[in-house]
Amino acid sequence: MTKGWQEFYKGIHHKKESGQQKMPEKIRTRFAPSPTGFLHIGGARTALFNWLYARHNDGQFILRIEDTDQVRSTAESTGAILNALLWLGLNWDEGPFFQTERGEIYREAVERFVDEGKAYYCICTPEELEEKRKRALAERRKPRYDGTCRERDLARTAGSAVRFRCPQAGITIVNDLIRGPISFNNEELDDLVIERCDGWPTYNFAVVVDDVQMDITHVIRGDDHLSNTPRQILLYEAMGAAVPQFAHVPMILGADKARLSKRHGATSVTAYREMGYLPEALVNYLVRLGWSHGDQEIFSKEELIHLFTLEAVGKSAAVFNPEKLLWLNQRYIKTYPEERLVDTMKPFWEMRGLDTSDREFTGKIVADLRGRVKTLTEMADAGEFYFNDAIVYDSDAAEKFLKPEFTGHLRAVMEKVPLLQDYTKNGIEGFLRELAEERGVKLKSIAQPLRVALTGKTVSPGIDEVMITLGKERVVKRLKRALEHIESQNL
RNA sequence: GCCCUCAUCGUCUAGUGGUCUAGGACAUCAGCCUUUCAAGCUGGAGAUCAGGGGUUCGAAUCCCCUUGGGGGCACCA
Repeated sequence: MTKGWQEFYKGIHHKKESGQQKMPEKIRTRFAPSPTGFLHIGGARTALFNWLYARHNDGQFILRIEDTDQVRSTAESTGAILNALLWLGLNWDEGPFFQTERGEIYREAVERFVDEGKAYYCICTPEELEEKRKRALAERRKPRYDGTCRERDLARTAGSAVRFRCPQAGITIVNDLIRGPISFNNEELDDLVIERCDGWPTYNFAVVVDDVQMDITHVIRGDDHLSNTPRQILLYEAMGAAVPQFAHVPMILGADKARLSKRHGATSVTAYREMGYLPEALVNYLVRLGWSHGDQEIFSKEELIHLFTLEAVGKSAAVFNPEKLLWLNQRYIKTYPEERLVDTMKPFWEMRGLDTSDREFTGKIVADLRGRVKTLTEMADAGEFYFNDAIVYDSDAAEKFLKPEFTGHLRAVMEKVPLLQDYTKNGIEGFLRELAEERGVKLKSIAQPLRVALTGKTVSPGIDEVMITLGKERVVKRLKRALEHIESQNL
């Protein structure tokens, strides 16, 4: 793990509103991703719920990176995940903590378990285990460790692992905040490995050790972890630690009701960012997947913090619906603070090699377009024509509207624009209407050729808005060029 | 196979025994508006509340079964 990342992100903390004293039972939640890829939509929602729950209760949100899988964990993933969280506005109060930096803590915990007889060394090889597992499945039994080494009282050796001595009878009840009490038969559980032969702890053990040590009071996570919970509870109890509250949120599915994955399309937060989604829109969409507040659809972050409770989280899995997200994004683009929207747009145009240094100009462009696009990339595409007077005409559009029959209209506009006194939306519209009347044609026959001349396309913001944003000079220049184009096509 | 879990319009959901001939939103359809495209506005269609049994004067709401979906069953997290 690269130190640079860790140091950088450790500085980012949630600012305390005031210095009020907190009682020890202060609520503490955490998000604990494993850095084996980008931040997934489902992970983002889990993080969001944890964050909201902490903020709602004036508690703390802790970030922990579960990177004990040395093979699959990468520093790039860690960076991508942290950036995605920050982009969504999910700031953390403590961390990020890296499990690979906490090896000592787990080793001590394991040692204590062994000393107290709560765990034992196991020398079964992965191959043997795999074979037994297959056999069990073939014989239609639930695969579980058969306890070969349980009573052998082995000592630590080169390839040995450590297993938890799991109670073999009785029941364990998970009191889930979303689903209510769920009971598991301890017979279903087996002696899980808590320390691998490489010396690192396994997931189930590390989470428990960490959650205890970090004073996590509420574990909010995907319900794919539900069946891990009883064995974790057993570990808490073996440690003599308080068991936290659990809340298992339902999964997010694809359109075919299968677990959401790449084949359903974009599933990473970063991908949505790149596709031109606003973080507020994504947050709003994600929170409504499983959580609701009456009929309300649009929520500001402040409202969410105020309204969010676990009681209002549903139990059933939700299908990810990109179209509704798109609708929300459109709404947010429409209502976003102007300055922020202009800032957010900048990189999208710069990526296309366009010059965004004239902020007043880009501001006008954004104002023209924000009401008619669903994403920022769409806005970038739709606004590209503003930046270069040497526009490329869409071939169908030019064929239809850059024809000699419109030359007169275009020339008239070109000649009169510099003389216009009232160069405003109303003024321009009035001018065009008058001109249409004068020339005995419908407004449309002037507006469309004009649109193509100025934008290169038949689809654009209102022609009056385009003219204002472009300014008289550019308008004249583009009209001149269009007229030349018509001429050159009809020699 | 075993264990756990979920089940209201295509989708997200409201609904916690009577106010439900089930509400909202996205998508969809039609109309209006109109200088293009959107947006906006108005209206429509769309769920016998998975199916079957109970409990109750009364059930989308409570119980049971069935079916279907999802998750888990690693020295991955």
